[in-house]
Amino acid sequence: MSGLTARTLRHYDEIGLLPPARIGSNGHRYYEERQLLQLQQILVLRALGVGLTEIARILGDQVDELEALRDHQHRLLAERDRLDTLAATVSRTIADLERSRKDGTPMTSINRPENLFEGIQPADVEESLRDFPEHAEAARRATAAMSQAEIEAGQRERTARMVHLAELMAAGHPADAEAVQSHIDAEYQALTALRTVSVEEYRAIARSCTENPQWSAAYEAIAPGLAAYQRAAMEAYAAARPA
Amino acid sequence: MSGLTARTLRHYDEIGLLPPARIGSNGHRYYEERQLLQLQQILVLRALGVGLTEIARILGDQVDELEALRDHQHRLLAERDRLDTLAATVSRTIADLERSRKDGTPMTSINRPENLFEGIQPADVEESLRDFPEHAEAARRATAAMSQAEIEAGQRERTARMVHLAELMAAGHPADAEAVQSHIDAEYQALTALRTVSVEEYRAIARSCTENPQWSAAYEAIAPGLAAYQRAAMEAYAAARPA
DNA sequence: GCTTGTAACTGCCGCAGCGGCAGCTTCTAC
DNA sequence: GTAGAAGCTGCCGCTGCGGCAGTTACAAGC
Repeated sequence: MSGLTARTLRHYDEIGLLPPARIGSNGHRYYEERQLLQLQQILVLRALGVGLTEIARILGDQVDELEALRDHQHRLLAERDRLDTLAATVSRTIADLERSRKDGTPMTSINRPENLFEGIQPADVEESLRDFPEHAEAARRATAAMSQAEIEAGQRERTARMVHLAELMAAGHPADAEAVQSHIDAEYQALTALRTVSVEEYRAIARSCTENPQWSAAYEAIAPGLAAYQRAAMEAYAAARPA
Repeated sequence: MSGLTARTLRHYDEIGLLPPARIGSNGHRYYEERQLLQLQQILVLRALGVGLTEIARILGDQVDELEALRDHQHRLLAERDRLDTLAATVSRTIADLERSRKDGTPMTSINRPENLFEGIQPADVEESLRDFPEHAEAARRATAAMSQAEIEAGQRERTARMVHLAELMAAGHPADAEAVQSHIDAEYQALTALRTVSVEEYRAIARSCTENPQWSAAYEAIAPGLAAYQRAAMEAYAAARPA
């Protein structure tokens, strides 16, 4: 009658959502009017996308249906918004791919992850910084004082800066262009805020951009050639600043 | 480095999405730069919501990434729209519940399933019509000539008519009100189009609305009291028509 | 060389909501 | 009496891993 398969009804019995009125000595499940009515309620809630466990809560424990529905709607809207922004991101990615394909600039596409370093823990960073022990120490002390949220914010900021540099590169600016150099200067200021850096050290860091596979991979994940671009920009910066 | 757990990497190996560069004699998985780069691609696609099997197809079989992304976007938008209409439906349901709660008309809520009879096959209908053998036969012959789509359209129409009657009831019209009687008249015309019906038979059908548990359940699923309302309306119709 | 702590491994259960199958029993109809 | 339909139990499958148990391997300190 309800259009549900027997398998589904058995499932609803298994999870206790809709036990039959009685079970014959032959094991057959017999349903009566009361179950039909409850099933209709179940179907309505299910059609609204409410989960079966939630439906069981509402029908069983007499949880307030209205409140449950409002909760459910919030989840629906949140999920819809998530898909919406996701679709927008996909749309931009498609546009980027199309443009780069048409321009013949085959691979200037820029990936825009929210947080490239998501999940990379300070310990991993130290690992990557082993070529620069003093900086590793300074970085460790700095992160130790930060909350998890602050750390993540910093990671997102670094990712965003890398994306910004990729945009400058995609726009065709040479590594020693004014816009690029001011970007690098901001990075340099942030770096020296942690600890003073000699020119020699700075050049070594620049080389690491392409030579340290982990750093390089991170840059290349944003845009192909970005690691070399960052290195060139840093070297240009170092050359222009005898200090 | 990537922030993925070891468990996840093992999973990706299991499903063949990202096999390690080599597996040592000790069973350990070793990854190299190439895998890191591929992993970055995987993460980007995953962040876009592409499924793992789809990602494997794109990276493995060199399926056109652009086309795959467009497909994926269609799915995203379709899902978003589905959630959107779902949220709107939930919103209406919430409003209905709130109104009926405020008015003190405690349970005049009307369920509006798209097709209450979805999945009910003609055989089931015959079952319900066993009290009226000639009509069962007539109904069988009529449905035998119809396509599946026509049958479903008819079911949706009947559901819609029941919802309409529920609205008349909720609006407070007595069973013998003009609007209700003209609704019943339309039903009567549709019924007699199949086969002539005596007044006796018609009264018997009216009684079935509340006495046949299956019919009753269907009415009650739309709105409480609807079965009795339909019966009363039909009896009033029969009384007003001595023919 | 031995121990200890850490980390890697395999393999299984769990999640939502059933679909689908195998293999068995029961009902219904001729 | 018998055939066919329909009911039953129980297990695997899907997605994308998380979590646990039990085992082995490696790095570091004594």
